[in-house]
Amino acid sequence: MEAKEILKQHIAKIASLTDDQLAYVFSHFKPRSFKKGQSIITAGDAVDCEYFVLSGCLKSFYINDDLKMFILQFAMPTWWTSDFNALYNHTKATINVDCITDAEVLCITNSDREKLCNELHNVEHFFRWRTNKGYVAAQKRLLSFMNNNVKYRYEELLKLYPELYNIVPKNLIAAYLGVSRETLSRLYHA
Amino acid sequence: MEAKEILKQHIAKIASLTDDQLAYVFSHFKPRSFKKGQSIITAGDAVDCEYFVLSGCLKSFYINDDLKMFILQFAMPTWWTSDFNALYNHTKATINVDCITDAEVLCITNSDREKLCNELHNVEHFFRWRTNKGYVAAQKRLLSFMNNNVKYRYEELLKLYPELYNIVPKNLIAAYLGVSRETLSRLYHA
DNA sequence: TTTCAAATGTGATATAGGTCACAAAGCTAC
DNA sequence: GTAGCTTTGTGACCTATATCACATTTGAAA
Repeated sequence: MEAKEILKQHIAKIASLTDDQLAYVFSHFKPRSFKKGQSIITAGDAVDCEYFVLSGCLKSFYINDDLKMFILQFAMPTWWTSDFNALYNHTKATINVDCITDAEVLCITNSDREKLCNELHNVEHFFRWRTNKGYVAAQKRLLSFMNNNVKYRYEELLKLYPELYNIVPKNLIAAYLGVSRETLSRLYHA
Repeated sequence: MEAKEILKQHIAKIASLTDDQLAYVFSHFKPRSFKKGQSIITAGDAVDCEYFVLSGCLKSFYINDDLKMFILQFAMPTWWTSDFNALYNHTKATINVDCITDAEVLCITNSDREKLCNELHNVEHFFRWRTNKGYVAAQKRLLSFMNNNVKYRYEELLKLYPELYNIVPKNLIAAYLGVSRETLSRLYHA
């Protein structure tokens, strides 16, 4: 499917835009392709875009002082990702985003998003909905973190996103669950 | 300060409303007073409102099968709280909200919020901003959970919200940090 | 002022998960 | 096909935190 069509169907679930409006909105997005392993956002850099995934799989992650990686989010097709904190607050990135597989995305700058939200009430409605969904998901994950053990969280993740099992290596799954790869491996093997 | 004035100043930071618009928006909120210990939302009930805190301190929390409590959020003046998952998705509450101190709040129903967002672009802008802030905060907390030990998280919490130290008992702080009250106590004592 | 419940401190013990070290598979690129 | 990464498995040991039990302190209500 074409990029414009994917974005259209994604937005149409929430906000109804005319074809003209959609064309206008779409004109603010810039398509980009990345290879597996390529970096999209690097901690320390300025962040001016967010990314809508058309194909492939990205990860957003934090690297701590001991160089340990924590994965905030896997981004599959029709998901949005960025360092939202840096993007909204105009600070340097503390989060990295890179490609687990080859990927195609649509980028939109923070200021273009704000412009569109301001010009088109519908678009603001869409973005409010999108962030709501993210907020509720983040709260759920936080609760699961406090309440459930690793095995439960692993199975919960795979039930929710079975496609990750084939695409994402286990060390990255472990970094998402917040445990060592050894512990994850031992859940089913040792 | 008067309820209307508190809400006005809170919204005005983000979206400019005329006095007429503000009066209209305010007319959809219903003031309520609660006593310390009173329950506002109980797991299992239907949820139709969200709450803007005028005074006092609330907590939103989850109780698991072993009756262990996990606190999602403390809500201080000018904070918003509810079971947002249940509210947006029209499902029964899984989260409880109750009063740590006597409290005054403004309630707005989900449908009135959606109506106002639809009628006034500005109001939709405000609520998008609010949820953005919550989303970014939730992601930060998640990261801190994965990356930092209890002591660090405790000090981070008190640095961010020093007023909690005097208002909120340590067993509730522990339930927010996701550790046992004994562990929290031992951080500085045993 | 007394009384009772809530909040806090602390010892002993158990356990989930971390860390380090090394080995074995699996992929990828030439 | 083979050299060299990346990913995965696993043993041995360590540590943070949980859990249970009980004592002490604090604070609010009568």
